[in-house]
Amino acid sequence: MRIATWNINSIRLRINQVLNFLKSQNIDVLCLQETKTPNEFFPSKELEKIGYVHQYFRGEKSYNGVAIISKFEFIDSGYVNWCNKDDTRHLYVKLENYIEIHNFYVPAGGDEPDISTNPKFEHKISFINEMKNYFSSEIKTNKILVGDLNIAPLEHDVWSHKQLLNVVSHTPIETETLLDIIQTGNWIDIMREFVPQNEKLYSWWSYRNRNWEISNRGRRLDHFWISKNLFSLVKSGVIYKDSRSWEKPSDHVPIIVDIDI
DNA sequence: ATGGTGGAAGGTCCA
Repeated sequence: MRIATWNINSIRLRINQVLNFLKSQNIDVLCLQETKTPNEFFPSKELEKIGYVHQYFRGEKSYNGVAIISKFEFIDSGYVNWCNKDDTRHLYVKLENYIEIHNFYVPAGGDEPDISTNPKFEHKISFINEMKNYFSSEIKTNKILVGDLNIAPLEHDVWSHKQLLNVVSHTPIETETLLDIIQTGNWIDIMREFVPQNEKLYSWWSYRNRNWEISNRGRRLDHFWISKNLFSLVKSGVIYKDSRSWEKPSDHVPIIVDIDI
């Protein structure tokens, strides 16, 4: 089974990129973030036409929005309203093989890394603390967690550890909490099993840098985790950097993982 | 220190 995650930054604008990606990479299950559309405008039919007849999505006008589209059936699905908000930042589905996939869009957190002055940062920290509590009390097997977590936890998940230590996405309060979630939830951070921790690895390059590829000031904000008991079945994990060079790209690129399930 | 760009909107917020 080939599963991918991608912050698409508007599914309506980039539906053709999604269709091409699904077909050319032969994806079975795709988790999307920042679809940026209410459910009534989600391009359901186009995806159905090319075989992705199982879809679960939840969106809102302009902001957020998550979706899971699949060639395989779901036997269960749902979501949690994190921080008691009705924003569309999370979905989960259970596949017929009883593997549960969680798809997250964690709040970006605004500019100031200070919970007492910046409500967006406070929201982000509360959100990841709730994630930690949730997954430490849940059963810690047969799960997958993917998405745009908006945190680059390791030194070489950013282009300059020193220069980004006080920049939202790489501050110690964020990176330590994220590593804590991995620890307490019994997760394996798949991409770091395939690319050693001392090598630079990114999934996002800002739109604000025209020479994104040459300057290469990226961050690894997107993640693919799997329960420890399933890790031996994982065959490959790839960050699909090609899509960042496409015309009108998302600022995030997909992660593709092959699992023998 | 600042601003750089892009998306959904059709002004301004958010990333």
